[in-house]
Amino acid sequence: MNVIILPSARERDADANLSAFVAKGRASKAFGVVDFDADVWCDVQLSKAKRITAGNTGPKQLHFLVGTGARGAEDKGALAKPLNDFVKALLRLREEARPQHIENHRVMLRAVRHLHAIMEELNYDPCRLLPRHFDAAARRAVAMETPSTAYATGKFLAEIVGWINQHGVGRIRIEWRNVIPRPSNDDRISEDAAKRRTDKMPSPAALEALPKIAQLMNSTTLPADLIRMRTVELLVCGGWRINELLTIPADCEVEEGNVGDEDYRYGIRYFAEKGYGPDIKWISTPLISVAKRAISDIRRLTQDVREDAKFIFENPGKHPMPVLQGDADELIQVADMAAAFNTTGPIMTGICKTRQVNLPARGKIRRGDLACALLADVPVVPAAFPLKLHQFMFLIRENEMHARRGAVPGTVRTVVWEMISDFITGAEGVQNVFQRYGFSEPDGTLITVKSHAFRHWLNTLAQEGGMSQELIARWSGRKDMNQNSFYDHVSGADLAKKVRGMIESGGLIGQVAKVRETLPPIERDAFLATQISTGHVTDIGICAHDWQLAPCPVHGDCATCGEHIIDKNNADQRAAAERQLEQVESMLAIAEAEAVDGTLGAPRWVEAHRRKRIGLLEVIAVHNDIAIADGTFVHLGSKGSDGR
DNA sequence: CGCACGTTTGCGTGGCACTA
DNA sequence: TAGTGCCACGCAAACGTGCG
Repeated sequence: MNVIILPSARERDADANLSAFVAKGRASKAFGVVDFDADVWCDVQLSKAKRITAGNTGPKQLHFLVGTGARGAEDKGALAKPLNDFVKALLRLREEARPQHIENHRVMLRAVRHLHAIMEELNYDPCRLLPRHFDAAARRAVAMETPSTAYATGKFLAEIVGWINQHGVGRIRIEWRNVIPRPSNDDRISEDAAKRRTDKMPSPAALEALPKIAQLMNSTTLPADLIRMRTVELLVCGGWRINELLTIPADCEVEEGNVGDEDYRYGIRYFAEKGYGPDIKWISTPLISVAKRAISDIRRLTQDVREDAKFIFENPGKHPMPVLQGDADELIQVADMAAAFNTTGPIMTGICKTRQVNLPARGKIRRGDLACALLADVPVVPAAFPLKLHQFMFLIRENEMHARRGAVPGTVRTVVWEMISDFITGAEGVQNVFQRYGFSEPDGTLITVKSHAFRHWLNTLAQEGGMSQELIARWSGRKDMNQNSFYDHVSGADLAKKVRGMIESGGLIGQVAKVRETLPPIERDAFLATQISTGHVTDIGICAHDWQLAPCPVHGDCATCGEHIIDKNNADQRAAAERQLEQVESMLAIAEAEAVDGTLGAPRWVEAHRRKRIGLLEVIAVHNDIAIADGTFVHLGSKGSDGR
């Protein structure tokens, strides 16, 4: 005898409600025109724009597939029905109810995949879902994801419960709340967290190598390398997030005061994340010259592309290449077009083919077709972003960063973060810049740096007050770190400690030491701590200025600076001072000649050089003074012809 | 005003597409 | 046909905000 189990009324309702829900989803206009039954929704339209990130210009997709991983993973089957249809309807209705960024929908899909994984026994029927199934999905998320992601997944599972209840899709009303705890961020101080932080820092070998590579680059360096190297230098100077840097305007420099003045500042405008808020990153004094060089080089190397982008903006529908201007219907020989594109016939044909430009006659290209195709792949900047494309600093040609392909004339592309990543991190089959220039870790392994590392590094330096020691020694002061000096590889704070110790033991002479002696013993330590709280090594001595409090008041002119300490008879420092004196004297001779000729500003220039000369002579006099023991730290105090 | 919350963002990864 | 730059998606967490 056959037993026929009739569905209960509640079950019939649930099934009917699911059908109605899916029908509603099918009818929805959310996401624009998509094939509802396709496993992948291509070119999803969203009413909420994504923030401009340099590489984020293409169409968006939603994958209704099992399994995770980047595109192309082999085990990606479609989500089983009827869950599949339910999810599609769910995404459309939630987008309709409240527009979201594409990532938000993808997180929802991720939560659904966890649910899918435990629904085989239910034949993937959402009507049969019970609280324990959500528990199982949540457990799966906790097991597979990090705490913060698992928490987010739990939240989306709870949202699914809400939709099921609201539309009567479940056979019973499901009572389920997200039980996955949100991780607290107390973790910052744990040892694990500290280790994670140091893992993110650039290695000492990387920090040593970068200034050297920067110096090795010259006029013969490929633009692709120079642009990327200067970009990395900017990361060192400012610690931006990579996309904040790559979206700076070409007109980004901000200066306050005059170069040489005490309150001179140099900054770079950029758009902070979230809301595109404009902001200025003020560059630490010792790095201003590095930043200026980087900006000037990048601007120069990207100028052509920017001009093309501007032309396109100002002449809608027209292409800037002369060969593409004129009668749109004119047929041009492939060979002639190739010559204009500075390439060969076959590659020219390839450029057309890629852009689906058909050749109407054998070996001939219709001018208008190619112009249209090239204009169509110019990146589109979201209207909400405060810059037009031609105002971007980082503009290049298609394939400009390609080692083996030629840059395609007449194209406009943005520099994307992966290009910088390949440059400093490398990838399978891609040598990074450290490899190419022959630098490696002390143990011979590969140096790799991640773009965010510089941000961590600058933050850490700022916290430890060691900014000046590191930055100046590497980028602005001495050309090479002297491996033998006792003060190398110590933090600014340690160096200051050393100097204070020298004062206390009588090993330092000069103004600070004199003042200290006039104080009651109980106040001496506190006085020294305020006077010399940090330090860094310069070409000709030790600087006691705290760069955290104020930029360099004399702009690196250490010889005339009252905060400078001489290490008596240190051979390197003495040689550097003598070399500087030589240069100053020859510059002074020129300056004096120009002052006589009446060149504008020359008298001031002469005065500056005279002051520097006097300072250097005093420094050398200290090194020569037989009354001072070698190794004594000598603090010269205020000096200079104007009595500063 | 402080904390918890929801959401947007950056960064990592892997492979397709396209040039030479 | 070989090789890799460029691109898209997933993951984790940093971010701004809103609530108590």
